[in-house]
Amino acid sequence: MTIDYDGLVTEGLAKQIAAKLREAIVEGRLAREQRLPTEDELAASFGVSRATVREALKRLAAQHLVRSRRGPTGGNFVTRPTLEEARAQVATTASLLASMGEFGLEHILEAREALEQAAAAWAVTRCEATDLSALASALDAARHKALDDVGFCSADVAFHRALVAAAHNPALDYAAATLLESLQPVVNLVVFRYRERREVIAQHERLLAALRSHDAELARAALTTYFDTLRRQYGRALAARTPSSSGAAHG
Amino acid sequence: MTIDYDGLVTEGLAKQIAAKLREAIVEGRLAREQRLPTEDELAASFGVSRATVREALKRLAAQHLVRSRRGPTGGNFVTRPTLEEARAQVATTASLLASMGEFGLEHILEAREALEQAAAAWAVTRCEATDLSALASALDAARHKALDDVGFCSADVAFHRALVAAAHNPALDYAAATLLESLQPVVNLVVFRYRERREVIAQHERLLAALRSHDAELARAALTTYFDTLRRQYGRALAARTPSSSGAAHG
DNA sequence: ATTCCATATTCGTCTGACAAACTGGTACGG
DNA sequence: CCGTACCAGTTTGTCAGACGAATATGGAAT
Repeated sequence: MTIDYDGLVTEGLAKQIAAKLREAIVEGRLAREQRLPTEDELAASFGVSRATVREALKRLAAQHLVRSRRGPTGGNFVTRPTLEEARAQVATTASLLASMGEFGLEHILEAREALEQAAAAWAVTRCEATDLSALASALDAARHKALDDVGFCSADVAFHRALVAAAHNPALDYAAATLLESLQPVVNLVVFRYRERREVIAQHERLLAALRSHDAELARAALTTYFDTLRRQYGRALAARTPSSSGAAHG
Repeated sequence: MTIDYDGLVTEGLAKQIAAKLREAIVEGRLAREQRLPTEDELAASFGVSRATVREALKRLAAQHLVRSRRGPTGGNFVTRPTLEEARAQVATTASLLASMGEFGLEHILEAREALEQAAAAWAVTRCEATDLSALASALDAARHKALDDVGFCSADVAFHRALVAAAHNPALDYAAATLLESLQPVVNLVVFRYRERREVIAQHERLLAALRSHDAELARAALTTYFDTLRRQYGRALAARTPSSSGAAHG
């Protein structure tokens, strides 16, 4: 008889139970809004205590896979993350990865440019009045002279989020969240001078005008110029931080 | 004196504590690998029981923000999600959203095309031998005749993951994970006929050859043809499912 | 010097209990 | 008859204490 060296389990009970439930949920064996057995029943079924099954449920709750309510009609219900919740989760994770140095600035800019050029191309034909006004108000926010660098950059991010939203493609929007939110942590080391702010705002204005007049080529050109400016800006900031060494970072 | 109608807290204690700790972690006030106080000490500090503080910690553990170890030198340690863990999390969330119908097939394809065209353009100049062999082996996997539709499609996804990886841009790779994994749930309703398989494989071969010879234009053309094929394929599958109605879905 | 064991520390799990939230029915008053 | 207030029951949320399991440390025996 052969021996199954892998059969032994070293993970905690709660983690295993969480994995089992998660699998059942993501595979669709548990329908949405379906009510799970009570915690006591689950505990009995799995042969563990209620505390353990609770820990498993809380792990799932952290990922928006279950939701609990008290009372007679309460219990633990299978749920799904909202688009907003998913975005928020992805965004914080992305910003953590960025702050760890997993993403380089040039990588983020490259990926953003590809995504936003596509978004702009679709937005030219699909954008609606609400999208345009969202873009306009983000642009207004960036115009305030008294803004500090973080404020200016977050206004910039808001504009580009609105741009991606104007493409009316939820999948693209979701993917872009990973990139746009990555910027927040690395922005701390960047200082926008007056000239660059003017340039950024000018290109945003061009882009907005292009969307208004459905001019795809103009939109593309504005974005290209914008990213060139950004690249110069970040390149200079990076050079200022590492005056002698070149090619640091990325641990 | 005015009354602060909003000051009252309706959230559970554990959730609040989890939020506090999460905020401290993502803002960097708690350094990486730093050890938190023991659960008993945390419970005393927050003025709650150990079970409550444990629930908060487990919520964070589910997001890979803390990790716990037993023993004298053990405790709860601040950590960060690995690139792999983050990818996995994003991927399952994306596939959930896709299975909920939040993303339409045409949206996914649009976004994928934008991202992969960019990835291919960079891969032409950056890809290395290991990338090429990864692409080749994914292609080989797709060639097996006996593959069922799910198997064929997952080989397809593997090829495109390898393509994005060949661009050597982690940020792009992360963003693409949201799109590529979104396909798995919707693939169940698609049947690839022999002819389409041949076409997909042919375009993959063209793309691989383009990367080998650093031919950007050929790579672009191959991807374009590939996506055209896919769009036709999915369009037909969708039409077969809803013979009479048009423009259903999205609940 | 190396091996082994006792021990201390910390998380993992168990048990039992009560509080809080919520539902539904019921008794009372109109 | 109808509406309101209250009460009972169900389920999760929190608490308290205890023990088991894992793990590093230091000392004892070889």
